[in-house]
Amino acid sequence: MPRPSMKDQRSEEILDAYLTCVARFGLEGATQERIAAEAGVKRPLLRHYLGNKDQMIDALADHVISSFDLASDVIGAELAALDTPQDLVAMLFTDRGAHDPRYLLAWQALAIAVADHPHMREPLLASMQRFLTMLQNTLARIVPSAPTVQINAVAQGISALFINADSFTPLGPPAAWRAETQEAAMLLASTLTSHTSEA
Amino acid sequence: MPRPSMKDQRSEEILDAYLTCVARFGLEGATQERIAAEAGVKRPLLRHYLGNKDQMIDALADHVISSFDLASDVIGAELAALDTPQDLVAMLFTDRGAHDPRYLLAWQALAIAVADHPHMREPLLASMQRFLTMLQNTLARIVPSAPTVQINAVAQGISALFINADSFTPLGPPAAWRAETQEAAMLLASTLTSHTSEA
DNA sequence: TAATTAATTGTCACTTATGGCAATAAACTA
DNA sequence: TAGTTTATTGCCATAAGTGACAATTAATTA
Repeated sequence: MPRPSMKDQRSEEILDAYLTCVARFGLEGATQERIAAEAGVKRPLLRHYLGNKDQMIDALADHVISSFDLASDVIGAELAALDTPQDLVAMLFTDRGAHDPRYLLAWQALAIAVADHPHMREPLLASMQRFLTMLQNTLARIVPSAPTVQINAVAQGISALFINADSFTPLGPPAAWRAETQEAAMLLASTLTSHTSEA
Repeated sequence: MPRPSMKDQRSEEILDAYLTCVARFGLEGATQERIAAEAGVKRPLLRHYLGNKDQMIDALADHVISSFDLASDVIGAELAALDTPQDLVAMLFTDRGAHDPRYLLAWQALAIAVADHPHMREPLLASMQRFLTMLQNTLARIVPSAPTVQINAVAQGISALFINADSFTPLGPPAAWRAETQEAAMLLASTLTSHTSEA
């Protein structure tokens, strides 16, 4: 008997607009006016669907973190078919059709805001750790003979390079930077195959 | 005959407080109230010394960029005495007494704001390129036999890892991450000494 | 001591951002 | 068609942020 609920759909749309604004203006720069304009709705609708400002931040954090976790799982599944660390890097850096830099930019914006929202610290750390663990497990499977410390270092390094590439996107970086970043990830991966285990 | 000018000193103090706030709250979260409180002065003094909001942003950008450039030069000079890429990494990641993560956090905050302040794009890119070039030149001097593409990749990688370490500081990251990041930089450096020039 | 210049503060107007709620419109069902 | 629930909008109160300027205080020198 009630009017059909748009809650799921509208919430998604508004969260996506919120994500866009946070990636572009930072967390405190993502005002309700901007979000509403980006989503193409009136401002009171934000409150109707996502609640007040703090609730909106929590909703965004949940969205970003769960999307990040999902991406980790999806990437992990894709990497299950690969045989060399270099293939892993190639997959991460070239198969970017599905990859959206807004998520990592928003992740960083939320990380900065942890000082004011301490409860977000653990989930944010956990989501990054999940990504790292996925890389570690994949590398450990591909190169079982490699020492754990090296596996972890390579995983951390590839992750950092992956994140760094997204961080630069608002600047419109020179194409060479991206190529060099990918090549750096390749070099890191190659240290696992050419067994040079001298610290 | 006039009262002595505090302009240089006060401007420095206020810019430092501004830097602190931008690193902590992002560019749009660094309100004049917070900056004034951080600097321990009344709000109108910000305007007196640094001008209006846009002028303050420009002043901060100049400050961050010139500090970054200076750091590049200083680090470049320190690296002039080293003989191996591993020493370079050790110097960058352990000799951090003088290194202040606020600068790179503010640099990233300014980079995000380039969408609204397009004139900052080139100076920001140039300052990062200066850092990269310094690393490239140092590596090229230490390992002259290495191919340019590999030099550039290692420089880009070490730079990304260096930046990444600072990006995580607001989160209070686990100590292992920092160690792994440094180890990843070490692995990258080591690819220049063990000559494995297979892509 | 008087003059000069800058530092510092108080205060106002204007804009932007947020919270909240009442009222209306729309879709569905009994 | 009437009733019910939700979507959607308009509106207002309050707070926060910024710009601007007048007034006051302080330090220096002639």
